[in-house]
Amino acid sequence: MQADEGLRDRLIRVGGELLDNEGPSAVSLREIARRAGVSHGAPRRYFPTHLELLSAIARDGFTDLTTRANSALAEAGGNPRAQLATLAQVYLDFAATRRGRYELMFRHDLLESGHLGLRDTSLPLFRLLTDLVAQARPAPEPPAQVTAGALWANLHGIAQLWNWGSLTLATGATDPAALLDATLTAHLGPAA
Amino acid sequence: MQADEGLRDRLIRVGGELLDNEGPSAVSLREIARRAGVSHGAPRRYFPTHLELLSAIARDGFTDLTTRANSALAEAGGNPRAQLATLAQVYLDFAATRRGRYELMFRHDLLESGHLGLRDTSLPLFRLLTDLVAQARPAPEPPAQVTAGALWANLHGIAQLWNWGSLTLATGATDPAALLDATLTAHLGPAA
DNA sequence: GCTGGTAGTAGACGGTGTCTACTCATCCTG
DNA sequence: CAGGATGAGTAGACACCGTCTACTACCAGC
Repeated sequence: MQADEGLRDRLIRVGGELLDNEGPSAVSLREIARRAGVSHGAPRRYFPTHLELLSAIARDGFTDLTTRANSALAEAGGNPRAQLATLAQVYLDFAATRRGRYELMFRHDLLESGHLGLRDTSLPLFRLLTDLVAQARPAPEPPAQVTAGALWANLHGIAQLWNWGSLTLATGATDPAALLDATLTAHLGPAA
Repeated sequence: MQADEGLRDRLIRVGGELLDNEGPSAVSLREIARRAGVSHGAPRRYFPTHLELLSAIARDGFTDLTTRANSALAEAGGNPRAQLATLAQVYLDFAATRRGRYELMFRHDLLESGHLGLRDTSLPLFRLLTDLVAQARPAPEPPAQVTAGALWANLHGIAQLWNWGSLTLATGATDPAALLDATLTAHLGPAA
């Protein structure tokens, strides 16, 4: 526990750890407060509502994912198409290894909470994707934003359905690599 | 209220209506029981747990979606590629017009509840998709199951992110038609 | 006519999110 | 230096939730 960390930040951190370790059903307002060592009424000073605290934890996840993506891209290098493969892999890894966090990040009921909405926090990541698609896409036919949107949706769907378990059962695969490959090829053409 | 409808079916029906009309936060066990006109302990005779009742409601959604898909396909006709477009449209319409239901259908925490799992109930729909893809796919390169899985994931992602609101904001579009078009073309080649 | 099981009731229990009244320390002002 | 205002956190109440258990009608079969 960092020394001079305001309660606000501590609640976000403790809540995030709780979420990652014990899943979405564990992040009740009272349990977070308990783990943070304060009374159950204390969070209310910083987050008027349980959903606002959850929303802050979800936003934390988006900034973390964006950071991971940026550093992976900086480390891996390669042409735009290869970078998109890297970005996609980071995305799927995040969804698979931090399921609870990922789940929370896309919950509908906390979309508008907090001074910066959840959507807005996800925009830098989408912009990164769009920029790469603009450089990598094979044909000028669909605008880059459309291809990027479709590609993001595809990644998101793979992450979601994979965690859900249906794709394993239906395709018999043990990891989503084939799906990812087919998806990248479909939207961007074959790898160089 | 149908005359001779067992409480079990009535709970599923009333719960489904409640879900469609007032959203996922309204389908508490006690509220469903109240609307069904029974005490809050009554559902327990048929559903040992709240999650099992929710799971049954979700399964009801899957069978309804499958029915819609089948009848739309029978009505529309066309070649396999056109039928896939129809199927995709039905899927996105369902997700957009019955958001709460759709959301519930893919909740992780009620995956294994009930004598028939949620996944299993979704299989006929996926099989339908796979069959159509097997007939329509342009190249033999990725197996039909992989293409079908990637396509389903893409549809699911569009539905999810569209409801989430991020795609609207990022692409500026007012409906997901362009995304759907790009997706179908990417995975299946241009329409005939 | 009694008996046994079935369907549903009613109340308790612990947990949850929210609200409100309160304490207590700290800081600013006179 | 005294005193009041403000901010941070406490503690208890409230209604609601899911689950569990004891109880009561009711109805079929012997």
